[in-house]
Amino acid sequence: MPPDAPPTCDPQTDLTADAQPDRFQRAREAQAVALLEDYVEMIGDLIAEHGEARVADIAQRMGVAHPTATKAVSRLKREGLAVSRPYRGVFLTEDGAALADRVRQRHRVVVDLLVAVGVPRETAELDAEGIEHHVSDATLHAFEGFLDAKG
Amino acid sequence: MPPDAPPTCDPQTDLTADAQPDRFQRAREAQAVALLEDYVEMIGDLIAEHGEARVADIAQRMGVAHPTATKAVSRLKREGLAVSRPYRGVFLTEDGAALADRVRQRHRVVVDLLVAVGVPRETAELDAEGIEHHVSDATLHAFEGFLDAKG
DNA sequence: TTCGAAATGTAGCCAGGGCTTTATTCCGTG
DNA sequence: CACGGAATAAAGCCCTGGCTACATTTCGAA
Repeated sequence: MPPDAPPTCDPQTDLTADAQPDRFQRAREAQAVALLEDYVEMIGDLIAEHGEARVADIAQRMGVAHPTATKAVSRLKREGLAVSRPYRGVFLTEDGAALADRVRQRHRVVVDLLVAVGVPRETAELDAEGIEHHVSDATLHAFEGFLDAKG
Repeated sequence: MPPDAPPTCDPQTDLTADAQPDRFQRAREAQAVALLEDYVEMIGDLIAEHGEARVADIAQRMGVAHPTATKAVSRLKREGLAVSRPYRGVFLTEDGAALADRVRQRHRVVVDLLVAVGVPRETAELDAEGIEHHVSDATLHAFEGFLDAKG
């Protein structure tokens, strides 16, 4: 087939095709921060429950081995989201705590929306874990509007 | 703080804490297949448009360098989703084509649902790219039910 | 007070998914 | 029909995020 003008090329197809690289790059970036968000939220939870976040607890809740959690904490420290001293618990910086709050709230909205459109609560919790990281501010706002209008 | 019974531990908190590792592992697995799904869908699109999928086209649409696309195709071949001969175009196996169809349909449903709850179409397209991979069959079914009920 | 178990940290490995650079192969054109 | 540019492949690098194995520190209990 020639490389120039194939038969099945309508304008709309071309438009979406052109826009695709950006979409995928955006999705890739979102997934890069997703793990950081999860760790920050979880550390926030642990601090709220236990007063501090131990690496062992983080690892256990994330379902990973201890060194993996340690590495993640290192990244958080590098990003200025957490602080810790050797053989001591992990704590969030102001930025980290703010991020944790935002993530937690977004998670709640996503779950509520899924439930509102008929997803069983348990399934909603499961899927939200992956979905939430790809919900933009605009979409989150729309979700809140829909939930307000509905109830 | 002692490691046993901290003050802020109510039963519900403990339940969600126990369930968390599974949730995160599930989300990690979903993200592992996400890229494969994207590539398969895109190859399906290219075949529909041009009769074949060239590595250069795949790379351009995914927004990656050519070798990255080649590697991805290798993975698809290893997974039995695609076939190709050296210096020739890439084609989907039966499994690959079926997966592409499922992915495409799921993408459409997710976009429609986002629009239905008030997300602007353009934003919906952007966010759906990341969201769709974390939408389980149960959630997808609920989405379809909601869309049917709505109109 | 000492000692051993548990927690933390470190090192090194693997696979995935990006990248650039360099070698091949293909194919249209002169 | 030979050649040169474009497409593909191959090789090698980086970072992330898992893992295991091993070293170190802490801390409660004997």
